[in-house]
Amino acid sequence: MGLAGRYDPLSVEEEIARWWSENRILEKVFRRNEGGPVFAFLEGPPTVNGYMHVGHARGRIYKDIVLRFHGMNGLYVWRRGGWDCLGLPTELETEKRLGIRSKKDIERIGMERFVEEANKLVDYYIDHWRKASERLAVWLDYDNAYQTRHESYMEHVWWLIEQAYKRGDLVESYRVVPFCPRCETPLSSHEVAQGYEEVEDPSIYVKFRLQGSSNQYIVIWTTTPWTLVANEAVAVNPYEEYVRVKVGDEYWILASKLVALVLGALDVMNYEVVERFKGSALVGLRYEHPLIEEVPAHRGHEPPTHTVIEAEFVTMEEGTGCVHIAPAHGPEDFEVGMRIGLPIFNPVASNGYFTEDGGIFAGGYFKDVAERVMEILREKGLLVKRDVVKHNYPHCWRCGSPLIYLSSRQWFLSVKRIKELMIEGNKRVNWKPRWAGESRFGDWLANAEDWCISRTKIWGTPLPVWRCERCGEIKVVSSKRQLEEAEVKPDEVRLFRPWVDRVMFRCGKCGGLMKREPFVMDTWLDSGMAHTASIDGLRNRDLFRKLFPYDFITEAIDQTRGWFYTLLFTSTLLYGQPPYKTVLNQGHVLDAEGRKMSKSRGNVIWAMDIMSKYGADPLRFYLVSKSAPWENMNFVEDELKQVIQDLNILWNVFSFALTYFELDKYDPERVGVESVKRYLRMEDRWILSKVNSLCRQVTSHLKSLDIHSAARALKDFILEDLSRLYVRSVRRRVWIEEESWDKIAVYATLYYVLKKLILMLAPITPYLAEKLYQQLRLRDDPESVHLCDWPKPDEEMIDEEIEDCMEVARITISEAVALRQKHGRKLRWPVKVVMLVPRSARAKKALERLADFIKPQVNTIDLRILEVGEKPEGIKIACKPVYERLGPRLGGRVKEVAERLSRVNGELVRSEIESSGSFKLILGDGAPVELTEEDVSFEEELPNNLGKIEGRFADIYIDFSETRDIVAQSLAREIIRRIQVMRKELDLMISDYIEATIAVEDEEDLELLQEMRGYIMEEVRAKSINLVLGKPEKLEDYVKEWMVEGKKYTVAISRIREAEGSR
RNA sequence: GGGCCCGUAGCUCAGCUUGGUUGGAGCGUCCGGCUGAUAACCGGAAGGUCGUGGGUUCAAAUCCCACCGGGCCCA
Repeated sequence: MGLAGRYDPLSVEEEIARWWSENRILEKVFRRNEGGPVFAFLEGPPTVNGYMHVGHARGRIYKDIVLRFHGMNGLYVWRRGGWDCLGLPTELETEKRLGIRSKKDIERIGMERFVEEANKLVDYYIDHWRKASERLAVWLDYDNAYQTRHESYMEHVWWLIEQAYKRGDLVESYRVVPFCPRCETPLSSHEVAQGYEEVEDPSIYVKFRLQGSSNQYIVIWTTTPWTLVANEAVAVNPYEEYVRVKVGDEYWILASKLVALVLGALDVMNYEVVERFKGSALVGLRYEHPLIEEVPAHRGHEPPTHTVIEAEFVTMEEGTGCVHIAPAHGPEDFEVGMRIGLPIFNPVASNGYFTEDGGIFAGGYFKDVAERVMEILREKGLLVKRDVVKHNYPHCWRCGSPLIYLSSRQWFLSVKRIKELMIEGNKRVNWKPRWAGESRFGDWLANAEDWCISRTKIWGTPLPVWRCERCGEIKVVSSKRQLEEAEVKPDEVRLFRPWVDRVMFRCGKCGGLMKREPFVMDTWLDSGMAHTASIDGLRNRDLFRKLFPYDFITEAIDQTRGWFYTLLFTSTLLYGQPPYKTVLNQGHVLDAEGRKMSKSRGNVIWAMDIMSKYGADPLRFYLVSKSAPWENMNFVEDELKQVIQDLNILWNVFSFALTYFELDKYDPERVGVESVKRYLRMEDRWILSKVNSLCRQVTSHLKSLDIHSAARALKDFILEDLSRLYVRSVRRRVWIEEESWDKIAVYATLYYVLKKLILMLAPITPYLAEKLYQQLRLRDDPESVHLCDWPKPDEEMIDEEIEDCMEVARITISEAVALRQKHGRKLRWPVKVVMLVPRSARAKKALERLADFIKPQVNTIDLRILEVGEKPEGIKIACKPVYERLGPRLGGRVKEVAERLSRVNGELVRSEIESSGSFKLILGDGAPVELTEEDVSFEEELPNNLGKIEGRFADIYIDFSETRDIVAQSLAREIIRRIQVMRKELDLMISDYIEATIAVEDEEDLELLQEMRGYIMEEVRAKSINLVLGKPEKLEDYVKEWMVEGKKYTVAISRIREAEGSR
């Protein structure tokens, strides 16, 4: 290894990845602390469909950081990977690949072939995810990763169903559920929730004619005209006021509160309210179904169909207050229909096409039927108004089709028994951030409903329910073995469809044949069983007892309703308690403009693309430092360049340290920071204190999952403290050639700081940390940084007072430098004296303690720290009258006062006023004038050579007078600087010696430089310097002309062959 | 429509828990400086209705209320 050139993440990562694999580091890390106390992590399995984008990467990085941290802290980390393999997404992509459009196509191709293809697809994506995860250095155990498609895993889901059945939590029922007509399957509420989109739909007002009347109507409103085919009633709110209004020759009934709004929308200008009554008065009114001729089935529907009924859910917020009820097409409609005894008339199949029941609409797709319905109503004169409305409507989260609500027979997991248990259990979970668990998740649990788990699909865990064809007896199966014992079974028994469908049992009750219910299950049940299934928990009871409940899980915030919920649900059902102790919620990664990343928008940023461009470490550091884990963040690719720059500074610091360690053969084994304690300067003690404070902070941030704070603290330390202040200030100390304890103190300090720092970086930037660690590794150190223990803060080294003092010094230095600049004095030119007037005793103490540190940094020959409130010599306090006050009082004589004051020492006036309350003057005309504090103002008068700036901790005065000595030193430094540049241009080694000739234009410069010759020689490692006036005769190899302050200097240098006396 | 979160410089973010000197940093722009870890670094300039409007208070970016905009979740 070695540290050459600039930080190049790609080559570092390649080298380190190879080294890890050659030395089997992962295995060693995985087996660390085995047998000791456990940190149990449960992997939320990525859906292996599609590639890893930077949002996925973010989540995986958090997992990795937390696990590495606990591993370094002595825990045995349970870090099994996992893949979510089943479900709709894969099923859909498989269909696409096989060119399947309908169920018939599947029959043609054969379900076996379908499953084979789905498996191949899953293999392909798992391969991608594993590679991307490894490249990211997310160290989960992928060799043993669980897969929801493994039969041993699926058996756990079956076991759950069996348990639910035994406890009465498995319910079969007719319900109105949302269907995706494209996927031909019902969706669960959490699937529905993911698919709300704002769309435009028809918004129609329809009048239903009351029976036995020719001009009396009740007006309803709907956005789904096709559901009118299944209309069975109109609901009103019994407690609200309704009106009968006269519109032309007709009488319409609608809600009182909505009259103006509705009739306005209907462009009805003239109407008259002729009657008002409570909604309850309408109940029982019969109306004529508007499609009675087109849908003959309605003729057979007996009362209470086609009547006005009451329902409290009717609101006065939209529509007409008279709500069209189609029990088969709305959950609320269904409930009210069941209560009142309406038929659940459903003329629509799960693919969205109307059945024979639909009369003339039979065979039509629901969307087309909507159009025809509106057309027919218009012809009949019943369509009052057709408009368009923008609203949120649920769509299939996968294929994007608008959902339709249909009544059908489904299987549910009842929430009734476990709801309270879940709510109670949730209170014991540590949610990060807190609101995610308390408010969000808490609200969700409070409103939890029965979970529809059946799906009419193929690529899922089959519902393990068999039903007797003859007597209806139910049998729930929970293992493969039971299948193998079945009376009827295929040659090959597999848990998947279609094999499982061929398994049949003999009914124990009646001897009939039991066939499987043809459903598969909601894929959320699969991952929701991970707490047990991921470790094959039914067979590994000890392991289960050790891990459950898990210490830590983390996923994106949308899983509040997804995995976080399904885990809690199944765990509470089975074990009566939550399966996790701490949940970290992640925000989403949005694109640079803050928009959601989606394939359709084409703005998805793939993790692999970023890693191969910028490297995994920069991506890791970027993602975790930019924002708090639970906050959304915009991914801006350019910002990665900055991260690389920041990490490059760390690289530079190492490269600096290592260069000098090597030059001086510094041996950290022999000389540690303990043995140079006596030689530590203030800045050494400061950085030692700082790195330990940092350690304290980073440790606590990582413990509390404030990962962003940890990363930012590390970054600030590297940039602000280590690079900008410490390294910059110790450079001169390490240039000293001879052995000195002062220099060794720097090395020992640097070694200590870098080592500690790099351990803290290990979880965040694992590649870079490893690379740098190898440069510092001692003989007895662990072979990898990832096998090291997490550093503990050395409390004895933490000295908050020094940290405070340095803060004072740091700010004062930068203020002084600013003052120099204001006066146009380059930092390279020394100034005569810098005077600091502290604002407080504390500041004074700080400045005094750090005087030796401050002095070279402000480049002054003399540094003086004065008393608080003291004025530097030569500064006069001028006293002036306050004209606004004295003018009115003294009139023209104020001029004389001003003149007199200008001649006295202002300091005298001030002390006089302070002691006696006023300063008295006798004017020329003998009139006494008494001046109080408000009558005068004081001003400092600085001599020309002085500059001043009012600083935060001290006022700073700089004497800019140029002495001959200063000019000489300045000139020398200008020349030195030029020679250094030339050395560098010649690519000389730091240890190389040179000889030089310097030609100057005038005699004075020659003299000055002659005086500084020794100093220059030392600084540029010259064995000889030849100073000449005018044109030199002979020149060395490399010649350059320089302009300094308007004068020309010719400098020539050459390397002396044998670099003698290496350091 | 409801719940939760967010809104601070052109961009990305601190600061808000516990109200109190002139509200900070990085990036970008311009000017100057420094430099044997230097594609680094330092200083200065420009750039802020702290989303808007109220309220509490001697004092509000910070606490309270309403509204606006964005995100997530629910309907």
